[in-house]
Amino acid sequence: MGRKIEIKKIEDITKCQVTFSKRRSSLMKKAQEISVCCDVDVAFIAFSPSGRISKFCNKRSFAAIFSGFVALAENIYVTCACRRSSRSCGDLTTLRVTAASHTI
Amino acid sequence: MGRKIEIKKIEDITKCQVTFSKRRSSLMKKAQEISVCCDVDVAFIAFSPSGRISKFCNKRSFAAIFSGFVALAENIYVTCACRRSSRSCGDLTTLRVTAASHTI
DNA sequence: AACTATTTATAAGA
DNA sequence: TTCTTATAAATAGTT
Repeated sequence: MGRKIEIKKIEDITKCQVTFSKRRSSLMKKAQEISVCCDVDVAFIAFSPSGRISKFCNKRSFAAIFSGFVALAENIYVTCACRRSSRSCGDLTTLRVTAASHTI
Repeated sequence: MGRKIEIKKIEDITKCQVTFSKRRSSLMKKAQEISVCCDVDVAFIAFSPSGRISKFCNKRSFAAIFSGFVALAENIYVTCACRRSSRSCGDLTTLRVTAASHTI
């Protein structure tokens, strides 16, 4: 895609942000496509260094998907997700979190 | 990519499995690339209908990444992850889970 | 935000 | 299932 690059940390801040934005969009799209084509539940999350969170999930709630691993956390997550976003799961959402919100 | 297809559920089982396998590989690769290029923590998880889980995460443990949302679940997850995989986080891993393991 | 040259992803088919 | 290939999508650099 485009000019070939070595996969390593992009030091230029602006270039890094542009790349993140472009690649994140594609990743979200691919996540949605595989979830539809293959009828699978998918969740994706990225924490940027600036404290921004990007996440995607389809059908089941984010919490429900991860409850396969962390059953006891489901209610905690649902609560905290609802506080921060009015958008329903299945959309692509981007939320900003603060340091405090990491300590629920 | 290849012949253009409509993004909808692939009913043919074999074709669906092949597509899942191919697309999963690409998604994992892209997740790894964005994590390196943009220095972000990324996690990806897919639950197939057959009960197979595919996950990817870089650097921080899967549990640590989600602890941004579900702080209390971290220890629970770590414990349960260790029971199921000897591979360290940062690798691409595929684990099989049973119905029972969903209820921790 | 768009454009575009180029690379990567991938649907079919072998 | 693994490979090949024709074609579509993603994207790095540019404007």
